[in-house]
Amino acid sequence: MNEKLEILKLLADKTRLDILNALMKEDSYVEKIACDLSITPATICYHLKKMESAGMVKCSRSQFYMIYSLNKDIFDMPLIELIKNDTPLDSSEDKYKKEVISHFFKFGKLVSIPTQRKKREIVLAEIIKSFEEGKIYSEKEVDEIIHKFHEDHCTIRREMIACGLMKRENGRYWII
Amino acid sequence: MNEKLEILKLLADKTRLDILNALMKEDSYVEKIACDLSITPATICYHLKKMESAGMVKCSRSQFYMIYSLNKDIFDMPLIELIKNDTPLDSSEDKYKKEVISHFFKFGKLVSIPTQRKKREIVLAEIIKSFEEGKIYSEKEVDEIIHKFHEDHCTIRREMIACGLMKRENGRYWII
DNA sequence: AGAATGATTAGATATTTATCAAATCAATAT
DNA sequence: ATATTGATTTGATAAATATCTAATCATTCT
Repeated sequence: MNEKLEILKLLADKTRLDILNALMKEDSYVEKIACDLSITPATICYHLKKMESAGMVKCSRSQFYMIYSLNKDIFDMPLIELIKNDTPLDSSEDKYKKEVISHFFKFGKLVSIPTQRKKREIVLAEIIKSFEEGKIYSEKEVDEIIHKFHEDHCTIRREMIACGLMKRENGRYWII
Repeated sequence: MNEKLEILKLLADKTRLDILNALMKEDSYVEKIACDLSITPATICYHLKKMESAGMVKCSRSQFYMIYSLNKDIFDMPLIELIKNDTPLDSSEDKYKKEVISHFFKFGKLVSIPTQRKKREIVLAEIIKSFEEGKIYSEKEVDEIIHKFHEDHCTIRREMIACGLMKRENGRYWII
């Protein structure tokens, strides 16, 4: 398991917090902590062993006792550090776009024009890839290209201009 | 429930950490996060609502969407702050002593001399309360007092000196 | 060596809770 | 008005785990 997540899981328990607070006051040992908290030594041991293997506490023997103590370094860490994901999953934005595109395009055709602005923009951006950068188109040419995707080329052409993907002047069109 | 513990519990889950990391990049909404993480919107909503009621995230409506965002204050807190117990249970040390004393003393008599050093010291400290501060005792007087607690006054007297609770010079004894 | 005692492990149990599908709510666009 | 769609709630289920008792281990004192 993720190391940070492991620590957070171990911190999410009342008993373990009580144990850590006891150790903040002074180093201690299983039976004493058990007695203080009115909990079985077996349970205390169970928690301490878990926290030890996560590097949160350490222990050493002294006479009869296993003396446990805090590993302070870990607790000085700012909370945000424990939360931050070291290996972020790749580009959530792209993943979302792919979902939308695969939903609205079937066999290269646009099955419907999304009502929602966000999704509509994604779909329009996909269609506009069929236009060349810098080239000037007549309205008829624009409609022919759009028509490959969807019957209602008028609506789509208008939308493209509305959301700023395409410019128009005197019946001449170009993409931006 | 304790407020801090509640936050720690909420942080101890992979999915919620993923959600928080998504929100660290940018504000987002249920469906998008669900899509990014390949998890049901119902589940994302469930987590967000929990975190919202703990004050970790906040949300507001925008068009179709409920836009969720981080409540940054909470995450700037140092980890140790979340762990520290604001209402410490009263004097674990005393509680432990009481346990030991009630175990070894029955009806005012010492039933046995503890083998373990720590417990022995507690018991001896209890017996020494019967001596007056600053007063000088003969060996016979010392033994008489100790004898009220236990037959083996010799051992106990010796132990008291060994662990520094009592001093002896030329057959004269006094406590410290 | 053997007795005493604190620590740990093993096995069993009960509680918590993350997740999903389906139903319902709420806001918006046509 | 009504259809659409994102958000939330509900009910059910499966997985994780804190806790206890009893048994075993390891160390120390006599």
